[in-house]
Amino acid sequence: MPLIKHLSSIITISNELKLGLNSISKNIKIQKGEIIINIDERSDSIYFIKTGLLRGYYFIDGKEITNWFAQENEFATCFYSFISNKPSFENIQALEDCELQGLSLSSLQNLYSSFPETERIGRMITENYYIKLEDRILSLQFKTAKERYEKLLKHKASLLQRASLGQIASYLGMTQETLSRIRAEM
Amino acid sequence: MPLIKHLSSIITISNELKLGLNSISKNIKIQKGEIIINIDERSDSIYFIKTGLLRGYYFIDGKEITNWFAQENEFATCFYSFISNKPSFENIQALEDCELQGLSLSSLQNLYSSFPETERIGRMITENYYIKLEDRILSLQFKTAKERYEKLLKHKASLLQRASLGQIASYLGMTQETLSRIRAEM
DNA sequence: TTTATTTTTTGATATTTGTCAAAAGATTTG
DNA sequence: CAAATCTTTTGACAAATATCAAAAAATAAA
Repeated sequence: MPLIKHLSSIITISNELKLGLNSISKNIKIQKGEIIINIDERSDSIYFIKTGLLRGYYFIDGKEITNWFAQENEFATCFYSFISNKPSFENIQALEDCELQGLSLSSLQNLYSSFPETERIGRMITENYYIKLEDRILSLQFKTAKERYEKLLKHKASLLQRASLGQIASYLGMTQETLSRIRAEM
Repeated sequence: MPLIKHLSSIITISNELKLGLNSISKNIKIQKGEIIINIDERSDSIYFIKTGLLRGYYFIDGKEITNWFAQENEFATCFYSFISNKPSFENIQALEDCELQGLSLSSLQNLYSSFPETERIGRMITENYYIKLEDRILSLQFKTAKERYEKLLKHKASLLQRASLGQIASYLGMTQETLSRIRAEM
């Protein structure tokens, strides 16, 4: 199972825990364009992406702002909602047909009790989210629009083929026009 | 012990764990201006603040940028370094005389093995850091300089007495001149 | 308290990025 | 394949904030 393979690359997973994860994870297929979590719903599952691409986005002054992209072997959820148990502030939408493994919060909490080692996995996933966010803050605060684009180009170039310009621009914290101009002059 | 009191308000702490925490935590007193973690050192302890105020800051183009402030009943560390075990990218400095309780990473890891419930505490602290950061990103990206200042005024007004204008301005992601002008016109 | 040092304010100007409108180019659909 | 729709580009202009320099105010030191 891709999820177990992925977790095993981070931390040792006992056979019992593998069985436990297997029994609680649900296979989900969704189509391009589908929204799996809506704003104001509770995001009570976390999805491991086997194939495909998802994004989280919200609205500011009526404009869509893409908050993140998540692709193969990454987790997707409104993480804020998931950990705080408050309503989601973002929609989660498939940008391509996707195959996911879904883990519900309640089933995970059962795992926590049966396998305390799972707490560690939760902690490490959270840490991972944190590190990415810290990095993002530094970019937003101290890099110019062009530098932010160049960084994406370097580290996630494939996104440029998989998402629209507008989605990428808002993710990078700039308008579509600005991103278009940056591309033009490179 | 303030640390245990604080943790107890978040999660149930067993008596054994209290004893464990007591035995690993070290009381530390530092003076205003002292730096307890330097850039490029590993941040291998986390400090719970009993009294006083600390800040984390780094340099961009030779200018100090304050990344965070932490006061009574909060934790302070270069969290990124602490969880990734990479060198710190920031200095941590006391802005006032402080009394801290320090917990070293290695002693915490021992606690993790003896008391699996500690993993949960670690996860919750990380989640807490995450939520604050998420909030900060939204502010930086979508609020004007004035709105960011007003938010600070509302939620952390006391900081304005305890830190300098330049420190606060860089924390809010603006120059000192801009912050000064914002204050002037209010 | 007078001087020296640090912090904050003010002014003039520059830079970056946003906004609004329209054209050009792609893509989807009947 | 033609019309309709959506996405990207281009242009003119505006707004927010930064930069640099200097004055004023506050604080610390002699």
